[in-house]
Amino acid sequence: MTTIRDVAARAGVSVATVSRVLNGSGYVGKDTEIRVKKAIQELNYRPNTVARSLANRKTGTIAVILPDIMNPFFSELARAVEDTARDGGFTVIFCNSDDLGTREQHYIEVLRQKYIDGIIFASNSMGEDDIVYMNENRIPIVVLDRAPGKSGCTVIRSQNAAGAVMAVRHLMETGCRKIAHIAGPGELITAQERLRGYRKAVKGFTWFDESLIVPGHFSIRGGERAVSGLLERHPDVDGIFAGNDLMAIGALKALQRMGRKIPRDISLCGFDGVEMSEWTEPELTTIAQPIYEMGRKAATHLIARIRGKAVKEDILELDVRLVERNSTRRRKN
Amino acid sequence: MTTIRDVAARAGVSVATVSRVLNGSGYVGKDTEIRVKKAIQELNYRPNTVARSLANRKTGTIAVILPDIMNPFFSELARAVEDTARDGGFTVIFCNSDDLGTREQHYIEVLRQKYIDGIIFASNSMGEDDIVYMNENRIPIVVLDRAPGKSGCTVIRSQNAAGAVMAVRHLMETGCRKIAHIAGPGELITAQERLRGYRKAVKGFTWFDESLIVPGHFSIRGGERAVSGLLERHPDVDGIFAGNDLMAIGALKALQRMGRKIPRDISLCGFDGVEMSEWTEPELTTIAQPIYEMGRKAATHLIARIRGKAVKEDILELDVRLVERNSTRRRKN
DNA sequence: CTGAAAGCGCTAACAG
DNA sequence: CTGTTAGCGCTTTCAG
Repeated sequence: MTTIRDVAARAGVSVATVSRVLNGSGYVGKDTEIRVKKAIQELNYRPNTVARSLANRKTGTIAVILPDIMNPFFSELARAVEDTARDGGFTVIFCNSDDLGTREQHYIEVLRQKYIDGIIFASNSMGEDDIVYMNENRIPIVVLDRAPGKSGCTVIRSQNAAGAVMAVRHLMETGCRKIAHIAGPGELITAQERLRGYRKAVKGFTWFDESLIVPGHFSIRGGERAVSGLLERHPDVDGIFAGNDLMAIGALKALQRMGRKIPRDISLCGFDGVEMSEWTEPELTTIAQPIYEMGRKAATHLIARIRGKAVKEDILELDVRLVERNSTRRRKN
Repeated sequence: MTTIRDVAARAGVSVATVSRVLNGSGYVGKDTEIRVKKAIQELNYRPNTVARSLANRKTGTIAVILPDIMNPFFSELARAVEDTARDGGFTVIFCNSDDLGTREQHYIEVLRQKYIDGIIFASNSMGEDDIVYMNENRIPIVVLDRAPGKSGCTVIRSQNAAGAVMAVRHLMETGCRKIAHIAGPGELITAQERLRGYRKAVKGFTWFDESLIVPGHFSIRGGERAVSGLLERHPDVDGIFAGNDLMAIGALKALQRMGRKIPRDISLCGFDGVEMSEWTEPELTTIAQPIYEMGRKAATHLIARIRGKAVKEDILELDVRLVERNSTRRRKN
């Protein structure tokens, strides 16, 4: 392994000078710079990142902690983060928390010891105290889907409640008379907000009943199961707003198996806009979050923070949009 | 930040001793060990991994280079790798190559500079020369889906050709008379092998024709597009073997949109066994690779190599199995 | 069984 | 503009 010393020797300068041309820091004579670069070339020298990290406490590595990389929402997010990080010269570590608090704690500790430059938290098991801990240790973080508040770190979120309202409105505008909601886990803020939006949108309608809200755990199976009980209690439901696309896909599947035509008999609207929502037949109408954009923004902000740039906005709330596809009826003009 | 020196001072010993108890290496008196451990406790000391890495050239980090984390096959693989790595005390970096040679080269270089302990290549753009390069640099690697050969590194693969034969046989046994194949990219060895299996299975049948083989690029869209041209040329096709599940899902979607009933009019069989293949309606019959198992094995072997354990088998060929679901007809008993 | 000291490879004052 | 040198925090001979 060739080191900075070898280069220095070959170029007939000191290691400091080599370091300077390597980092473009300080003054270096034009000609010496050329000599050094030549030596680097000839020796095919590559600086050792670890040594560098030890010396300046920067590793060029960020981490993203998410519940499960297999969840299409998070794999898309992860992809965005990695793309952005790569552009910025960073490398990314991914951690599957399964929303387990203990696991998350473990990761945080390991990452800290590794001098990780920053962390993106897309996991829900993270508490306010974790944020405090990160702050104390001076390690920049960006969190997703937290409530707006005095968190002391960048928060990226999207308009969950407003999106839910859009979903219900759209179902009504396309002819639905009785709309149910398959809800996500009560602990998750995104699920809470979407439920809140649903409630707001259906408030005052005589057909509304609490039992139109059924849990679906943000999973395919959950969505599948939710449907049967729902239709038993409310055979006349003609619209379903699922709290995320996975549950919508599960519901779609269950409904199709029951012989219901979508959207003729029942309309279905999801939430998230994962790529997979285009893969069903019919394709899923959904409230799309700009997932890739969220990942990109998360990474961009984190990197800015790492570079010490003061970041003005602390809470980014991104717009969602209705993507009309074929699991809901056409709007009557 | 508290360092090993602080601990040493507090315990009234030298840093060497602290290092010894930290690593369980060398002899340490029972009582001094206790004193040191107590000091570590009290100071809540955590060794700095970077310093450690610089000193012993081990980072406790592995990387997995894959085409795209958003592809469900690879996200499942990545999940398996991370789970296994975590159990072994490793952390994992993921890299999306998009099968771009240049990008892969870039990663390899970056990772080498970071003293990464080992790499899992699940990307197809990697050549024999990359393997040689890694060997020269003494960095252990495990590759997926390479041809068996003198690669000088662990190879994990599955029985692609045999699986393809199983698929075609199954279609025939369940009543199909004319079976088409949607093939993956010609450059990919997995695609080649599956095509080879298909050819072997249909050889000799009078209905077979080269034009029953259509390209689908291993993607949803590709599968979708493949179908229309295929049915135009061969309206009597009643069975399709898709080279992977994504293409099968695309085909399923296209067929459904064309009003064909699956499996009544046409039977469909995929390959891979990604979780997503259960999410369609009807669920997809497929030749399942043990994806998670492949990831787990890849990580296990890599870690063994990193730890210097001599690994006997160099090529692991895993079994595939037919998962009969509802996109093909029931076998007549 | 324990300590001193020499690195690991690079950065960053501080002189010159 | 360039060189010297002291770390970054830990591991590992080599003595004792």
